[in-house]
Amino acid sequence: MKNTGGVPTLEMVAAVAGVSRATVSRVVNGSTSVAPEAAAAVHAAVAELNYVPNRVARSLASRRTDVIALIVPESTSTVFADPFFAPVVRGVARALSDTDYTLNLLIASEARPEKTRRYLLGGNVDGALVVSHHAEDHSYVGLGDSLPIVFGGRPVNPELADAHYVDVDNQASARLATSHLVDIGRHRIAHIAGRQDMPAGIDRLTGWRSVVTGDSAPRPDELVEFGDFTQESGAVAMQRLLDRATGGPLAFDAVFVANDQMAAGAIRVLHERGLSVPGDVAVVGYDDDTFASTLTPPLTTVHQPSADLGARMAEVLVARLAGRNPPRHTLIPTHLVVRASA
Amino acid sequence: MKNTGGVPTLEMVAAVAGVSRATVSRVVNGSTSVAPEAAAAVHAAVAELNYVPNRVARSLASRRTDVIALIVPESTSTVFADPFFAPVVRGVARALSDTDYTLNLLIASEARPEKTRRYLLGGNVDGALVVSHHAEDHSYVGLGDSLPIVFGGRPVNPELADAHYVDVDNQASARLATSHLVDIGRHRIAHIAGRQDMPAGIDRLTGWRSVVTGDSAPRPDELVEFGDFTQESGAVAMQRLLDRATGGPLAFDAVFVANDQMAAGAIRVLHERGLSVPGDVAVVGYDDDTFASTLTPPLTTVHQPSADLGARMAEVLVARLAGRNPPRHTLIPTHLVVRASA
DNA sequence: TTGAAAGCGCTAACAA
DNA sequence: TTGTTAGCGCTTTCAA
Repeated sequence: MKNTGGVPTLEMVAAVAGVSRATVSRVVNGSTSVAPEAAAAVHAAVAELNYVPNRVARSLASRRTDVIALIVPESTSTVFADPFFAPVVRGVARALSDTDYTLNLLIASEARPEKTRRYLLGGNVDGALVVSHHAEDHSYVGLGDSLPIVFGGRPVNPELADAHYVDVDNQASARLATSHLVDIGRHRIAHIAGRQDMPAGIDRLTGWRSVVTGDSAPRPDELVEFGDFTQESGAVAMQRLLDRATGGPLAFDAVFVANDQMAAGAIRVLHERGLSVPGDVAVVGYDDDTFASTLTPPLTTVHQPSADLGARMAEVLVARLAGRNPPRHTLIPTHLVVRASA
Repeated sequence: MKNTGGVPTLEMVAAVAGVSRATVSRVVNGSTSVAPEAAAAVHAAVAELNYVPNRVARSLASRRTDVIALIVPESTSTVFADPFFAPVVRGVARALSDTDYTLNLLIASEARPEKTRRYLLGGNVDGALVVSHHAEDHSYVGLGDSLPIVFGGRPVNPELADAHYVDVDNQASARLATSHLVDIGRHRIAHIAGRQDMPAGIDRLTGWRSVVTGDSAPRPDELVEFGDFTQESGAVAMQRLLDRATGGPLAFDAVFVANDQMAAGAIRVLHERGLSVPGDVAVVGYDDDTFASTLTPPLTTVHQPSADLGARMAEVLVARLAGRNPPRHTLIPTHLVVRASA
């Protein structure tokens, strides 16, 4: 069953160019050791036939796939309609569009992690990008030995301690936000912290603390309440913060909130209690979500460079696949978007 | 260079099971014409060796790839940080996770459309999903003859008239929104329309008009202003709408805005002019963006079932690939989310 | 129902 | 620098 007509093959190119298939292969793959005239003949034949190499055949022979998987935990994609996710994908896709790699988006079913594992180990991809949000997820432990993996966000799992990852510098960002509040003259700066089982929650708390107290040790009376990154939890946290000062004067004149969702909830409660923003309480959020500018007042917040994160993840993985040795940890800087809330 | 050790191959399974490679292949692919005992032996061998078929080899031999491409125009992924996009991808990925297909995310460079074209025609994918936003884009004309394609959103290009597409029923949705305004007792209902080079903009205008005027013919004095789906354009449109009644009483008591971004801008202007929402003007948006509930007042809006759209696109394409004959056009219903703005 | 054998289109020693 | 020649791991006639 020979290929006749239809899609041109390397063999047909060889015939037209009057050289062997091996030579065509060399030319197509940019090998140097080919006579100029032979190369020219091949190029002409390629153009004439409109030849496009078949990636599948190439993969089978070369044992490379030119495919990179981007793995997203199912919970991120369903329960959390996480606004962080889309820009990451875009960043990855954009970075990859300059290369020969193709992006495979994989929703990892947490119900049966072996499916993902087997897929990754089944020779379908050259490497993987994991957007990890969950501390508890152990699915990828050990996988890194067989397949190059780059994590988005520092994995908290200690067994993954030496993994490659790209992360936003959450601590520095939190310091940036808190310092801004100091700069505009606020003296009692509270914090609404996020989940403490994720680096984002932990590091932002630490960053805030280092500016407020000068060191990183927690104090029993510090102005912190904890939420879980949802808007409702931000509202509840603000209520608790306000309730600390029942009767007396307000204990704080500013608050750094670990994400914009919670900040939205906090501002709502502030308004309900008749307090003005930023008059009574200045508010700085984190993420620069799309809705941040539509809040009343527009929210001052730390811009989350999600697309950059995705792009850097891709670059690091590509570098590893190319045999280069990129740094294990890449931290991406952020900047503050100053609007009206602080 | 024979494969020794490492990943188990079909040949190794055949050896262990004591049958030929062809029989193993039949069992693995669920062929019926295999003796029960032979099948059992194969299954045992598969389990023992922890065999996973190599998709690349399978593709080469079968000329199928089990890959579906999701193509996103570059402009969507960069300029517009389109919140519509992420749920679509999620919907597609989720629908595909129940199948053997794998998702290939492709950013289509608009600068050189041949790259995408060649990729699609290069035997890399079995079919493609195109999230099309742009009327001007002719890249995919003719492609549908060589490769099954399903569009997300009705292509406005007339040459694509007989293409398969899945779309939200924009007209019905606009009628839903406008009728709601009628139901709450509003009589003069204005419209801030979106870009008229996209079906979403056109159809929402038509839907509004059919409720307001009873037919679909535009009238010279109708209460419409046009925006381009950005927040700023919504603000400008509202200003123009308000300026129509300089001196006199307000010409309208409600407005249906073609998307939430523009609605946010419109509400801002309303507030700036000292008008209350919904007291003076009731507002209904479209999309149910994440920020819709954080606006002041929380926005009543048409929920855009983007994830469903993605899922249905995938289902239709899979159906086509399976040789079934799904309807060319699929319209997805929407529902209204009633909050405080109307 | 089964196995033998010929590919699928390409890469990669190896020898020339 | 070039061509020859084995494969890569699987599917799929074809004949038995």
